[in-house]
Amino acid sequence: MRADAEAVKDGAGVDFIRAAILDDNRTGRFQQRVHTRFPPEPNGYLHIGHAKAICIDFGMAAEFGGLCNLRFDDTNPAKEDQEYVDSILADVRWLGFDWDDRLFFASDYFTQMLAWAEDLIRKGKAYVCDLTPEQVSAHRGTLTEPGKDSPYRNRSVEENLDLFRRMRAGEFPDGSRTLRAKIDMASPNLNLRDPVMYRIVHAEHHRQGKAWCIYPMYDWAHGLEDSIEGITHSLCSLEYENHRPLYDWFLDQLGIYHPRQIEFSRLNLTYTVMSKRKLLKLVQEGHVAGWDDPRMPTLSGLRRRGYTPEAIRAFCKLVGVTKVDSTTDVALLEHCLREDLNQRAPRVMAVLRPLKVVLENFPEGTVEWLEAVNNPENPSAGTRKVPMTRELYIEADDFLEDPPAQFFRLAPGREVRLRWGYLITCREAVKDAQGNVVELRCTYDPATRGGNAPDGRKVKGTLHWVSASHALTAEVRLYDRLFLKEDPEETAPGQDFTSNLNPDSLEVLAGCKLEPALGEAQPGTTYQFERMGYFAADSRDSRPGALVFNRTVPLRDTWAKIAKKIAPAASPARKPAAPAPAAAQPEGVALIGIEDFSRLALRTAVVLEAETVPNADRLLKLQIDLGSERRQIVAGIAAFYRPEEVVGKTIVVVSNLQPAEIRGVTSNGMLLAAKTKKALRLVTVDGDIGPGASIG
RNA sequence: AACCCCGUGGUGUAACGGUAGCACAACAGGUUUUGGUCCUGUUUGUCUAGGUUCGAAUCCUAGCGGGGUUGCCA
Repeated sequence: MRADAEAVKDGAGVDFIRAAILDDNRTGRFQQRVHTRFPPEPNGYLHIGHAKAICIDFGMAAEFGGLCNLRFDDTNPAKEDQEYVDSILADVRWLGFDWDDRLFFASDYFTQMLAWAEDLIRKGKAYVCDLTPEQVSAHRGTLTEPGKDSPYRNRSVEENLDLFRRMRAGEFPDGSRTLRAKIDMASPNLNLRDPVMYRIVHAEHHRQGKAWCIYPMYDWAHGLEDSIEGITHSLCSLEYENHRPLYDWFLDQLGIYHPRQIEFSRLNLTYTVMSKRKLLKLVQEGHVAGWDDPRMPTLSGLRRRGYTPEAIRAFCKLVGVTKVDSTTDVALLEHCLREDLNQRAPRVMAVLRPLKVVLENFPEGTVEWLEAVNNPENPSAGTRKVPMTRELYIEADDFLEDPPAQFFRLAPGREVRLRWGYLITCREAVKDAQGNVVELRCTYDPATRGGNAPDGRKVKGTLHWVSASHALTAEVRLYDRLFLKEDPEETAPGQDFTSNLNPDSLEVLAGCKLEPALGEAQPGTTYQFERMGYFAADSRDSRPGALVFNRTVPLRDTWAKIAKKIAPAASPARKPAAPAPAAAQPEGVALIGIEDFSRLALRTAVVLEAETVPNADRLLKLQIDLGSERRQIVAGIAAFYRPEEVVGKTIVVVSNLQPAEIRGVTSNGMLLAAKTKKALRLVTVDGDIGPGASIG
């Protein structure tokens, strides 16, 4: 902030708001004062978009040595609630901002606003209008045509005063009358066509109770609130730009202290929806578990996910302040998060998908305590001891029976390093009846304690691990982006943004194995599970003995990229595909043995997208959801199905075939269909079977 | 269609009228007991057309494109 202050001095490299403040300070418009405010309506939870506004409102004030108020704009009792007040207070505080004793409520100004309204009536600038909402709307005109004056526009001051007082006294039912400003029904700015100042609402207000039955509208109220508080710069988002003439008009007519409204563009993020309405829909329709679901862009959701306020603030700073309507790549947010967490998160070892390893030459019943560094980025974080025994767990993905050359993890005969431990060599992979690898028999080299070989031999791979007998068992929730599309609003006709929800945005892993130090983990500190990502204990569901961790963000994964390049279907190398059976053609007539058939993995899949393949009029390229992953397959069905016909169908796919190149397009699997000379019909599954089910 | 606002690499942003820079992303290398971090490098940009000027991303005009506005919501 001090560095910014330097930049602010000469006016170069400064955004338009800082430039305006600088200018006002130069001309003495506000006697060099800078006083801003953050004015949320307590009708929903704060999200990352609000974080940008908060950083600007509080940040500008701090930067110029001024103050920032926290003010609830609680002028609509129908939508507002104390629950939201409480959450907003907690979120702003968590983000790291302090309003001292300057917590205000617009509803506390209602009496003063009323006096000003009567002042305007006396000046002949406001009138009571008896038009119904429909009539008001009809009188307003359109974008291209001027509106018509209300028949009540020219009532006398006495009549207006009398009617307005009776409105306030509760003599009239909801919606029967309004107080309107008398401006110009022909203004090209629709906001100036005699806007409503007060409406009648007989509702209980969360703070005022039943004290009021008329409530001020935003445009009337907001400038007054700013004026009362002595705000200098009323910073708000772009959609209020067209309201500024009205903001100014009210203050000018009243002749009271007049702050300056300045608008900036709000934050948009890829793969995210940001409006309260849409977030509410996600909650109400059960697409997420609540406002603080870790997939939500709410501050409470991000907090529960393991985001730090520092990361969010750094992000807001990077995003900057402009009037350009833009969408920021969510990758930038994740970058800021990783940058922060890399410096601060304690490292621990946790095995998410455990594979048992038995060190055959390690003495039974012995525990060795090895020294592990807590944070290589921060030596002052110190070290800890981790227990090592004969039986361990490693990550299932860290073993491949028949690995590609670039894979430098464990495989039969290969040697790797256990992080902070010994070099081990795999002797044998033990399989179950289905051929799944269930256990590794390995040996360790007792001369390599700490991870280095005395003979200087190089070992490329280092694996994280956990002692089987010391491991804590936990549930881990793997979160991914909530939407499949960068722009969730980009939908097929008739669909809404919920059609773009990512079905794999949450994967729950049970039976994860953690190193014992994690038993103490408290929500609020985010750990790095080495080689896996950043994780935080869940504030709602985690407790000692029943630990639950949320993945905050994965580590960057170069291996996943390589794996994808060498074998798209094999990545991220979770379940190695079995060799492709020769008799995999569905229409084949050759008899095969039951053993061969059992090697075909048939699974259900939902078609997410379908498109034609250029220069191949019989082929369709399909993106399918296999439950655990998404894949691309190519099928020769274009003569029988149009792309849009197959989207959404639950089909059956042979999922363990080797990838094939068909007309230059990679196909990772084959779908099942019944075919005659003239017709072809997809094999589909109906009812409540989701994607990923295996056909037994 | 009327009014208002906005157009700089894929994305977010800089550049008193004077060398179009930074970050993210992508890609390629190097270091590494986390395929993390870190380091190096590469690719990609001033919406268009006129005008003013020695010189325009910047000033002017027009066009084109995008967003906002027809709540008794904020």
